[in-house]
Parts: sequence; structure tokens; C-alpha cells
Amino acid sequence: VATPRPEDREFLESYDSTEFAHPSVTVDVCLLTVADAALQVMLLQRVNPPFEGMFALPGGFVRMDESLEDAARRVLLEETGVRDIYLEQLYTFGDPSRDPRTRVITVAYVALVPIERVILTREAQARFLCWFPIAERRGEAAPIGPSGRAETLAFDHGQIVSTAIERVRGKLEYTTIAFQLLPREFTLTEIQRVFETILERKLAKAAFRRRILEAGVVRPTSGERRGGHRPARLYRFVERNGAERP
Amino acid sequence: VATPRPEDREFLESYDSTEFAHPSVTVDVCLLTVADAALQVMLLQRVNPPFEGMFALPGGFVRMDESLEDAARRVLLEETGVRDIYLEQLYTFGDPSRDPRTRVITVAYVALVPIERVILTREAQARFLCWFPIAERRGEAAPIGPSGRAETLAFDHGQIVSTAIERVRGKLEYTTIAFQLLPREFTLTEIQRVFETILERKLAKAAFRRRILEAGVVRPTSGERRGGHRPARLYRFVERNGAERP
DNA sequence: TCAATAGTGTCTTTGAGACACTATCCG
DNA sequence: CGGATAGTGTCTCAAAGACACTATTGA
Repeated sequence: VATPRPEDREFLESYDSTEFAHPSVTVDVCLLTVADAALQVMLLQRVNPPFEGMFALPGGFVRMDESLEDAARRVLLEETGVRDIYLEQLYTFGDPSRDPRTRVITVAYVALVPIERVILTREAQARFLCWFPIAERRGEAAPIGPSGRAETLAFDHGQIVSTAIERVRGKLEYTTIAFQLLPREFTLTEIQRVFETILERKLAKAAFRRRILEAGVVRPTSGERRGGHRPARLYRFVERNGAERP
Repeated sequence: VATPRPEDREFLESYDSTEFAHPSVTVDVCLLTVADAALQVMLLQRVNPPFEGMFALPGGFVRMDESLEDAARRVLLEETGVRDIYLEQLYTFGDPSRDPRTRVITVAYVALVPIERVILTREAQARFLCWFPIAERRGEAAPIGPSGRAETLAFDHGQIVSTAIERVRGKLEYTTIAFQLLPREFTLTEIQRVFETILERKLAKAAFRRRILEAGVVRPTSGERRGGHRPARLYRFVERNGAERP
């Protein structure tokens, strides 16, 4: 973005970037999906102190030559094997005591993926990488561990997850992010289930269908979903500019 | 937030925070107000390279022991003399080339203030600290300099200003941030002017008044604004919990 | 009295919810 | 045929826009 101007060159060469103490900067990615009628978050068991053995969001240091979003995509690929999905910057958490080692400022991202896109390899499972359903407990969203109890996450990652859910819930109604949680083809009822899961309330069927169809963001395909009962028409998401998903 | 656990202590003591190269972290504050039927942004002329002589947002390095929000409030006070105003984290800009000196990641904040709260001292004016009206040019928001032409700002600060305006515009209708741009007492027409200025369109008077009054966020006072014509009732902003502004 | 702004009453339009209805599949 | 889900027609209600109207001041 910013290109050095000729008159700045001399100053730049004499600039000493070690003059100030610098915090560490990391990215953490809150990868969310919808499955089994619940929002689910991808967590990873920590193998090193601090918080060894506790669950945390995938994350890592930002390298000196990569953008924040590039760092988030790299971390996502390295730690979960997922690529080319919806990713949005969420919030930057910088409380001086959020990491007991040293000053670490983390730029948190939310990522959304249809659950079919994530293949948990045996090797990943060995690292205790898995989906945690999220339940609303006393007004706070918390991932539920295998024991059925709410997990306390490492660092301030519990707060990051809560913030991510707020963001997704808020943007659900006036953006098209819901489609990022669905496969390429889906039925109107499937979109409605995604909305109902995230908003945690039932929606009126007729009004919901009207709204989606009148928004002009889906296109019917020739296929239908069969299985037991009346088959349901399949749709694809189309961007406002007319582009379809790959 | 995160308190060190006993079992982490040994690890913490052996941790070397110089192991990784660290970027610099700054905060930049986009201080906005409404005056003369325009959104205005506070800019400051740079006295050092890079971009010496160009205008930029107030900003500065985050100290190792202060939170991001504390840093933003400190910068705001040091560079503009303003304290105790609405402040909200906006977005973190971290393109590797956004600062030609070295890697600088900046956490941008939006701040809102009623224009009467800002007193530009002679000393501040000598530093070329002043309000720039913002105009929409070719879909992009840009501050208009004294010459009447759109100013190109230092670094990526033009992008920060655009992002800030988008944020304020988006939150105007479903939050109470508009009141942060008004003095303690105001008329309904004055609120409407703030909305119209930020949204850049006329609003229907009857519907607007209904909406504000039915939202229950203002309380009439005994005073009225006189001046030439029919006096207008004065109102105060009341939080949902009933608290009034100081 | 007039100009100018404050403030109101009411009709229309729009979109969401409620709810009952029809349609189509499988067993 | 009956159970189950897909999909529709229509009534009601709430909120926003349009617009015309009344109210109150100072000059």
C-alpha cells in the first residue's frame, strides 16, 4: 500500500527498529461449522506449557513478511488441513496479561466451513483436534467437552469463541454468510436449519422461504434431495454479481 | 484474564521472548464528529519521515504494559486533549508493506465526540491538528483539505477512515452511537441532522420522531431551544438501564 | 401578518409471523 | 392409505414512508 517516497529514504536507512520493546503478535482462528443441530468449534489440545493439556483455538505467530490474513490461512491449513474457506477478521485481543509468558497480542479470525469439507485424519485425531458443540450456558457460549461439561479454554480463547458467535449471529440476517456453512447444493429447509441453529430459535417456514427466494441469492438446480418423503428442490448460492460457487 | 498455573511456572521462567522477530504494534484513532452538515475527521500533520508533511490519524506505539484500549485513550489524550469519549476497536491493519520503515501492525479505533468537547489550543493548531470534512468521492470517503481537494493520507490511513465511516454508518440504525455525537441536551431535529449527515440521505420527519421516541432512549427535559422560530423541546439520552449521561 | 421551524394525524406500503392448506414421496 | 416432509395462500400486525395538516415563535 505505502510506497517509500524518495525524500524518506535517508531516514529509513538510519531507522533502528529495535529502539522499542515489541510485543509478540499471533493469529488465532475460530473455525465454526454447523452439525448435529449445533454450532461447533474446532479445538486442539495444547502439548506445551502454558495451559498444557487444555484445549485452544488453532493459532500461531505472524511471520515478518506475511499479512495477517495470510497468517490466519496458513495456520488454518497447517493445523486443520482446511483451505479456501470463508475467513473474516474478528477482533484483536491485547490484554497485557492474556498470555502468562510475555506480552502477546492476538488478531482473532472467524472461519466458516461446511462440515463435509473437513477431513480429520488419524494423525489429526492423535493430536486431539476435533469439533466441540457449543451450548449457551448462563448467557455465555461455551464448547462442551467429551465429558459433557463446558470446557474452560486456554488463554482468553473462551472469550474469542463468544465474540465469534456474536459476530456470526449478528451478520446472519443481513449478509450471506450462512451459505458458507452449507455444501454447494442444499434445500431451503437446510438453510433454515442453519439459521435456527445459530439464532437458537424457530423461524416461520413460509416467511423464511419468501425472504430467501425474494433476496435473489439462490438459484434452483435440476436436482432434488430424496429420502423417505416428498423430495426437496436443491438450490445453489449465487453472489449478487451472478457468480456461483466452484 | 489468564493467570499462570503452578505447573507452568518452570516453563515460564525459561521462556525467551526474543526467540522470534517481532513486528511493531501501534494504535491509530479515527476521531469523528459531525459539524457544518458534514462528518469530520481529526488529522494531524506529520513532522517526521516517513510521509513528512502529510496528514495522518493520531497514533502511537502500544507500551508493553498497557492494553490496546488504554493505548488508544492515551494517544487520544496526548495528541488531541480529548478524554472520556466513546471509543471502539475498529480493525487491525497489518499489511507487511503498510509502513516503509519496518513491519508495523496497527490496531485502529473509532472515537466519537460532540464537536463542543474538543478545544483546539493555539499549540495544537501550530501542530496543524484540525478537523477535515469528509466527502464521498467516487464511492470512497475522503477528507477534504484546506485547498478543497481530497487529501491523500499517510500510510493506509485513508483506508482506515473509510472503514471507520462504514462502521459508524452500519451501527447507526441499531445502536445508540448517534448520541455520542450530540451534546448532553439536544432537539429531535438535531438528532435527525446527525443521522442524515452520516447516512447521506433525507429521512421522513414524522417516522424518525416516532422511532426515536418509541425506542425509549431519550427523555424530555424542561428546557427548550429558542431562536427565531417555534422553540424545540430539549431531550437527554438515557441508557436502557436508565442511566443518564454526566 | 409572515416566514420558518416544531410537531402531529393518518393513509399507504412493506415485510414478518401465524396458520391452515395442498403436494408428493415411501412404505 | 397414512405418516412425514415440501411447499403455498392469505390474514394480521408492526414499522416506515408520504404527505398534509396544525402550533408557536420572532421580526
